[in-house]
Amino acid sequence: MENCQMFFPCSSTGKSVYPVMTTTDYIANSSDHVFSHGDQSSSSGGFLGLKQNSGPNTDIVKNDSINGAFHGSESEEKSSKMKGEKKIKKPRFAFQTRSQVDILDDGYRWRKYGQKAVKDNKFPRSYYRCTHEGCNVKKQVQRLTKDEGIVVTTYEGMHNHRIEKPTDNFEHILNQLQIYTPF
DNA sequence: CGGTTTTGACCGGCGC
DNA sequence: GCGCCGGTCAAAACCG
Repeated sequence: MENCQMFFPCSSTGKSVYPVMTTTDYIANSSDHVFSHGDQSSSSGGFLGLKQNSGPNTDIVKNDSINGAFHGSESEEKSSKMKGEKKIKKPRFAFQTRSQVDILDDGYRWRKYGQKAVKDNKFPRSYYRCTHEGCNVKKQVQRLTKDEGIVVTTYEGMHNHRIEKPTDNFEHILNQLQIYTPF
């Protein structure tokens, strides 16, 4: 599996979200059921201070691998039902982004398959799935009640394909970053 | 006309 | 066992 830079939300909706990311506090963690203990409501910023490092993206990747929950994921069977052996919890990681828009276009194509209201949160949570064939990556987007300027995006799984949208995504920007960053 | 969104139903896990 | 809660399905509506 290649490293997939789905970590980076950016909006192609014409809104200026880019500066936000650079300045704001996005939080990355590979969350699991276990890890979600604090829950978004109370643990705002209760995460590890991983963002203190200068490299914006590498932190996320590192953090992710640290948790070791990362294994390629898929090996999904598209059988109608997943049998009980599907206990393995997939690696998930979330980050917050300060943005006015809910739709954070990261360059992949997503199809919305659900929306639910969650407790302690007056905003609904939206569920998306990657439309690429064989790619079972899911993500959910949720806005915080506490601060409605914060959008929490949670990714689950890894993409087994390249970003589809060549323009206006963060991939090449990331590459640039990695190229130009001495570290 | 095909892909996506919407939205209520359905289902499984968990706590009481 | 039951009800709450979070996640998914699926049919119809919607939109280019």
